[in-house]
Amino acid sequence: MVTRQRGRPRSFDRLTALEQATMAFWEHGYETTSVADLTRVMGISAPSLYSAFGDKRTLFEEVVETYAGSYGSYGNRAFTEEPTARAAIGRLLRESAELYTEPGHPRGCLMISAAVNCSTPEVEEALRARREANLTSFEDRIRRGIEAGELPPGTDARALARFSGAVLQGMSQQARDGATREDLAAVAEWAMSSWPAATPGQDAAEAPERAHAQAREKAPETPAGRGA
Amino acid sequence: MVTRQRGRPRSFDRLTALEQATMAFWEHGYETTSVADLTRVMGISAPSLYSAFGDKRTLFEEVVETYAGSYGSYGNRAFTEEPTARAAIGRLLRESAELYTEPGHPRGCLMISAAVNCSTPEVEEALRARREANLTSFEDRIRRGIEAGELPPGTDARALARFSGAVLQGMSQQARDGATREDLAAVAEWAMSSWPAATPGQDAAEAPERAHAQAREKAPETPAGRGA
DNA sequence: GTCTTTTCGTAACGACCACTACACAAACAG
DNA sequence: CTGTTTGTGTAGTGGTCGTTACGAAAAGAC
Repeated sequence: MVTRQRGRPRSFDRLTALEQATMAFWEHGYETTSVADLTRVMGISAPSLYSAFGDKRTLFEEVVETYAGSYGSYGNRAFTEEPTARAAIGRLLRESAELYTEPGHPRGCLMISAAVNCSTPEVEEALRARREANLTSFEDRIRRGIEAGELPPGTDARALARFSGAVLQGMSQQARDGATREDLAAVAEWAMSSWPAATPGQDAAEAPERAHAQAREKAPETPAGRGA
Repeated sequence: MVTRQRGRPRSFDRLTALEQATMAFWEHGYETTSVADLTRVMGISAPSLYSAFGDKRTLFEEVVETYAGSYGSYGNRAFTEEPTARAAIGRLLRESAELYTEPGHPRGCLMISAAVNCSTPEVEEALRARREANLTSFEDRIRRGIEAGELPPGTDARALARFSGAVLQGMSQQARDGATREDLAAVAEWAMSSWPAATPGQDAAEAPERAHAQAREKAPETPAGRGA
C-alpha cells in the first residue's frame, strides 16, 4: 500500500543527499565543512537541508551512523566471520588498506579524521566514543582468542588491541597523507607480523612466518565477499 | 652593548606569548583556535599580536618552527645519537610515548594533529610536508642500516619507515583519545617487536626474542662503534 | 474550484571570524 | 621642552558562520 504524502513532494532524494553530505564531511571534516558547502554539494537550499536533516550536527550524526553501517561495516563482518582474533584483525587491517585508498570517495576513515580539530566538544566526543568502542571490541576479541588457546596465555589483550587501533589510525592518516594502497598493505602486514605465533593447530592458514619484505597477496582466508 | 629600541617598549614577553600560542594551537589545532582565543591566552590585544607576529598563519608557522626545535627535537637527537636504525626509531617511539602523555602540555603531537581538518590548504600542506620529511629521514636511516648490515638485505626500507610513521601517528591520536603512558609504551614495544631480527654481532642487546607482554625497560643497546 | 499540508527559494538574522584604522601612551633623540 | 618612533587599547571593518522568517509553489482532500 503506497500512502502518498499530503503536501508538496520533496524535490530531491534524501539518501542521495545524505551520501553527498557524507563525502563532504569525510573529505573536509565536521568543522571545516560549512552549511554552504553542504547545500552546494547536496544541490539543495539551506531550508530544505534543515527541514530534512535537522541542524548541521544532527546531519553529521546521521552521516556517521550510516557511514558506520555501510563503509564501516567491514570491521564487524571481519569480526563475525573470521574464526580467530588474528584472522579478524588481520583482515580488518588489510581491508582498511583497500578502503582507505579506494577511488570514488575520500581517503582514510571518516570516524578517525573528521573530528580531530573540532570546537564542538560533543561531536569530537561522539567519534571518540566510537573509536573507544572499537578498541574495546578488539580487546574482547583478543581476550576470547587467548581463552580459546589461539594466543599465548600471557598476551596483553589491552595492549595488543591498543596497538592494532593505533596502526589503524596511523594508516588512515597515512592514506590522507598520500600513501598508496601497497604502502598501507605493507603497514598492515608489518603490524600483523608482530603478533604472537599461532598455536599449532589453530589458525593454520595465517602466517607462522613473517612477511617483512613486501605486502603479500590477500591471504586466502575464509571466503568473504566485501561489499560497499 | 645594550642597544635599546627607539619607541615604546613592548609590554609582554614575546617568547612567553609564543609559548602560550603554541599550547593553544597544540590543544585545539590551527583552524579551531581563533584569534580571540589567542589574544586571551597570550594576554595581549589583537593589534599587539598582529604587530609582533604578523597574521594568524605566520604566527602558526613560527609556532610550528619553534615546536620542531624544542618539543620535536628529540627525534633528531635519537637519530644522531643512536648507533643503529633500530635503536634510533625504537628510542623515538619510546620517547614519544612519554612526550605524548607528559603533564604540562597538551597530548599527542602538534605536527600530527593540529591541521588534520583545515580549510587553509597551505597550512595543512605545510604540516604534511614536515611529516613527509620525517618519513623520508626514517627511510634513509633504515636504508643506511641495511647497507651497514644491521638489517637483512631484503628489508623494505620504505615500508618499514611507513609502518613506523603510522605507529607514531596512531600513538599521537591514541594519546589524545586518552591512552595512558603505559598504553603507548606498550604500543611502541609491540611495533619494535616486528622489526627483523638483528644480525648477530650488530645490535645484540635489542630483542631477538619478542616482548609481547609488557613494555620493557629501555633496552641497554650496544654502544657498537658505528657513527651515525 | 477551495482548503490544507508540506516544501520551495529568497533573503535575511545575530554571532563570530580574521584583521585593522585611529588616537593615545611611553620610550629615545635633539 | 619638541619631535620621532613604536606599542597599546578601543572600536570598528567586511565577510562568513549556522540558522530561520516568510511567502510562493506543488501536492492531496473535499
